[in-house]
Amino acid sequence: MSETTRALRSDAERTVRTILEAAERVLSKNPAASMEQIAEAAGVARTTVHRRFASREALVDAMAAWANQRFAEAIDAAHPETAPPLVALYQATVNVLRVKIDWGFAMSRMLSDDPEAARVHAEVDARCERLFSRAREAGVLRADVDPLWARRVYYALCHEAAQTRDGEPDALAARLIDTLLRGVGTGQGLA
Amino acid sequence: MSETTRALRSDAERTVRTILEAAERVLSKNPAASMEQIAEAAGVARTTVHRRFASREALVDAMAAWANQRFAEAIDAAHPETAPPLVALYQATVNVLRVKIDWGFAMSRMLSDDPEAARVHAEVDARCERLFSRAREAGVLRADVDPLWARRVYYALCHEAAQTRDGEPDALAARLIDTLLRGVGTGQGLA
DNA sequence: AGAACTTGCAACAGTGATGATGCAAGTTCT
DNA sequence: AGAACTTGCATCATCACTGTTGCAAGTTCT
Repeated sequence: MSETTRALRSDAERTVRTILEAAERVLSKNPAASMEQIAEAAGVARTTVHRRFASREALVDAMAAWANQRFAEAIDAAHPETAPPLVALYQATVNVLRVKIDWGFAMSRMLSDDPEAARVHAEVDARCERLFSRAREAGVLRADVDPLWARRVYYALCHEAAQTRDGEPDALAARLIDTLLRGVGTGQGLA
Repeated sequence: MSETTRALRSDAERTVRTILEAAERVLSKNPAASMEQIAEAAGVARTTVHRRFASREALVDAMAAWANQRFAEAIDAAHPETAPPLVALYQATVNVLRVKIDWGFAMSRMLSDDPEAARVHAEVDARCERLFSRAREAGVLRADVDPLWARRVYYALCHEAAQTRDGEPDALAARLIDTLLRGVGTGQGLA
């Protein structure tokens, strides 16, 4: 669609990508890292970063926009509105985990007070709500669990699985959904 | 034991407490907040903060020490080594949630690279491991779930429940453990 | 009341990050 | 080869935050 999905053309665009990826690496380890550290990780001079991004805020915004784009694509590809609930849930989880592993910092910023980020997050949450609602009607999800809490649990598990670096996204997603649906207990519950 | 558990005596000690609590409030909303903002929230001059805490690092260390103290007390009070696994798990969850709601920032810092904080966290994790192991032997936890993953899920749920501000810790803990053990699915699982 | 202590205020120096600019050298495209 | 563009380097101004100190005013305790 836009320039972000087009094949890279000039050195300038390649440099932008390099900086974005370096910024993600550095900021995910230390959110307070300086522009100097980001530039160093990208293998460019600090002035180059400032030429491409007017300010630190502009850089972080660009990271969030890039990550949001891939995030939306990951969800779309799972056809959450039409595919069988469990299939869509699994596919969306795999896709999102792939993005979240590479763009954890940029995506975590979606929870901040940025208006645009909040809008995107609200939209994704609404789609997740519809998917969970369909799953409940299909008898996959318990009806006695607060829908909001169920989603929050799902998000928390996604976050946790993305931190875990061992294993393929497929295996991580399978374990995640198994835990989400069955928990870690034997079934007798709290009595 | 030490001066932290003793009744407050002078204005100075009261001021220290006020600053610690204000710092928790401010830093939990914005980890990069300045000393000025913390002082303002505490209702004191910035110089007073610097008189009580030699540096910003010293302040954060004091917050972590205070939170760790209450954290350890919360776990001890649940008798995780001797009480029946489910009882201990529930009681520890309630106690920890109370602390985590009030000292979320200070406790989240335990995951940083501070050596002392890492030591405390490792010790707590070890006690949790023993408790989960007992729960498994008692038939409460599934034997086919990776123990480390089970603990990570539990930590993630605790974190999530602590964010949720609605409801008493008792109810939050009950829902948390129900989800941990049974999940949010109806039981048929993935296949 | 007097001593000891604590606080607020104002002022200061030091430090590190941010952002801008001019210039020389290198690259890519025509 | 020449034009357009991009980069690295050195430099500069600015700014916010940190941490310190002296002094006056207020308090708590005896």
